Amino acid sequence: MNIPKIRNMEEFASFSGISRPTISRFFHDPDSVRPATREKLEQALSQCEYRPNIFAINQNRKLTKNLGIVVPYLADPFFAEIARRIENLVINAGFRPILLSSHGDPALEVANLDSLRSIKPAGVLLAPLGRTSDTDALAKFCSDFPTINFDANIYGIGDAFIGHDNSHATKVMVEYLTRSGDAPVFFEMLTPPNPNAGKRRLAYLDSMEELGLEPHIISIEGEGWELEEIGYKGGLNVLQKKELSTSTVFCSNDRLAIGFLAAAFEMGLRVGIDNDSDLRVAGHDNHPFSRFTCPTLTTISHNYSEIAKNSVETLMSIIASENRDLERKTLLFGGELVMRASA
Amino acid sequence: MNIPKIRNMEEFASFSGISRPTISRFFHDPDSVRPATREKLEQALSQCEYRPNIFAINQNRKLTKNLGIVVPYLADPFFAEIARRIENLVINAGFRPILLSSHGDPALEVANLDSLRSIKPAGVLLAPLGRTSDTDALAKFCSDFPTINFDANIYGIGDAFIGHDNSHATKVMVEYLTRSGDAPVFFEMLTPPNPNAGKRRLAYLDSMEELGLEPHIISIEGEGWELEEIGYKGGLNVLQKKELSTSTVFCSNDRLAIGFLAAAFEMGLRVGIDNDSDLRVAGHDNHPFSRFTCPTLTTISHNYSEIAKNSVETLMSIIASENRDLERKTLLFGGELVMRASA
DNA sequence: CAAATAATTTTACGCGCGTAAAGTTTTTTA
DNA sequence: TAAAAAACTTTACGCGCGTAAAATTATTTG
Repeated sequence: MNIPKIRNMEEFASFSGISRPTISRFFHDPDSVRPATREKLEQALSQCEYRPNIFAINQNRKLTKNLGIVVPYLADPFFAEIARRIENLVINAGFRPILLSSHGDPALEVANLDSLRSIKPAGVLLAPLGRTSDTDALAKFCSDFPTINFDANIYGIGDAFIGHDNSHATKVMVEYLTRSGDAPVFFEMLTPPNPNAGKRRLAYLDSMEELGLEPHIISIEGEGWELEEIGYKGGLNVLQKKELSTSTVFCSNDRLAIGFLAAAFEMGLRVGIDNDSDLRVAGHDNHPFSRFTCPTLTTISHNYSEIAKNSVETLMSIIASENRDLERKTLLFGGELVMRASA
Repeated sequence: MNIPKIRNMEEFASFSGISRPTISRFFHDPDSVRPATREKLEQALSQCEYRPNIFAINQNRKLTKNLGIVVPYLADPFFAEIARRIENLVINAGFRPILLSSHGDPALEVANLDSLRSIKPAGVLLAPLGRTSDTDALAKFCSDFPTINFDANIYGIGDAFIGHDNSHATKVMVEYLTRSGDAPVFFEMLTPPNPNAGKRRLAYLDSMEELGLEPHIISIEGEGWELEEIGYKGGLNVLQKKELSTSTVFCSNDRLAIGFLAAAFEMGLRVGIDNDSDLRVAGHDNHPFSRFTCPTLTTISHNYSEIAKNSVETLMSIIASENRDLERKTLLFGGELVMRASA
């Protein structure tokens, strides 16, 4: 091996025969140099291992290529999945994603934003904790950096909100369940960590009213992000006390539904859409594991790909235009009914 | 609001009345300045919002406070969970964790290491993909930075390996299953992405031999990290063809087991430890969701907390001692049998 | 309280690259 | 082919902080 050790841009300049400022431009945007020059540089690059020092690059530049992604709880496969998609899009757009999880902790959420602040991100994609978030701290951050609010809408936070149309999706599920059997009871947390739950609750009430049916909401106790556990305990309680007014349960999200299924199973109840079942259970989110529950979970999927795509694209256009004075726009994507065995 | 805008360390020096080099030392280690000076600076800090620029800090320093964490697949709750624990420990140790997921892709794994290279990490905690990893690229990285190899052991990679004692854990489970019912058939992937699978296979063979029993291994097809799907399809196949020689199945990991449970459920088979069940199914890992399967999954837990703690502590001691010439040590932690309803 | 020691200030240079300005060369246009 | 435009080179300074050395000041020790 005879590859030359190149320590900085200066050395790469003499190695490649191109001047340093031109090389600087090249790394910033390969199309900004003459094709012949570009080819020379790419040739030189393939013969050594030089890369510009990332700290030096960013230090003296107003806008970096760093892009922050903050999610409330990465151990939730739902967020892991959407983060994965966003990361890929961000990389393809030529930016460097920095993924941070708040682990359900409002203080860590603020700390994460502080941490991002220090790397001067060109923009940030923020899925906030929601109810427990320090709204003032978030707002302050958003006023300093282009920020897209996704997943959980906190009004006024960020330059745009991109998310799932909870109302529409809930309505679709209520209609499906009503059409195919008993009208659903709505199973939710009394104090959900995520504000989407509130929208789903309201949409359930609306949908039932439209159909001329009596709504029935069961709000269970529990705090935090251990949703399966909460759904399980709440489910056991509800089933033992026979609080269900019908044989159909529409859970506010898939993780609660997974817990509820476990409770029903433990009680010896058969869950399913077929005639000899005791109970139908549906969820909301199309959680990555909902295909493997017993029985498989009927649910409504987010439009993951469109949400990820539009979040990134919107942020990119704000960054490119350098105009942050536009009105905060809201983009909602409809979900899709995923019919499986549980309802 | 009358808080002064402080743009750099120079300005903070005149604001606080302390010289810049002393301030630099203070931020590097608050205990390295006189208590009176420290108090002055902390007082000044509370009156403005100054923070040293992170790029400038790191550019001209050999060792940063950055610490890389690389996991093979963050959408797997198992890795999300262990990453979460490690992140917390790293933060408490005064370092800045940078968590990267390889998303199951060997090229991305190398790219992640390259990415870390550019931020000059003080050290790295690496859970490699395993079989598909570009071992040469990993080895090269490890020779440049203090690295702890965890989860999947790739011999020679990193300054130490810290992980789960697969052999012991497998043996415990085999003995338990044999003691409480039929001897287990071992259900695994033919080409598992993670090298722990190989150890578990061998340990199963050993354990069965020790007990004087005939081993039976079923190796199913499938590539990649969609383990539930692979376990489900493989499980369906096995059950339809009635390939099981006994009524007890020991899956190589919980995610395969979750898929297997789904297959059994679909086939109308009762899984459980009680007498009127058709089948017993056990897993390995104590996956966060294994408590909520139907039935709940009997499995063996990793010692998550000890593995996380020792990984971080070992790395810290290597960073502190600046001595990387020690022999690569291996630390294994025993698992714990978690008895639930499935076996 | 003088001497020894520790901490701080002053001064100065370096890190690797961004970037602006002026001059030179190459390419495009008419 | 000359003129205009585009791309490049040279030169030079700046970013914010690390860090070394020498001089000064404060604290501890006997």
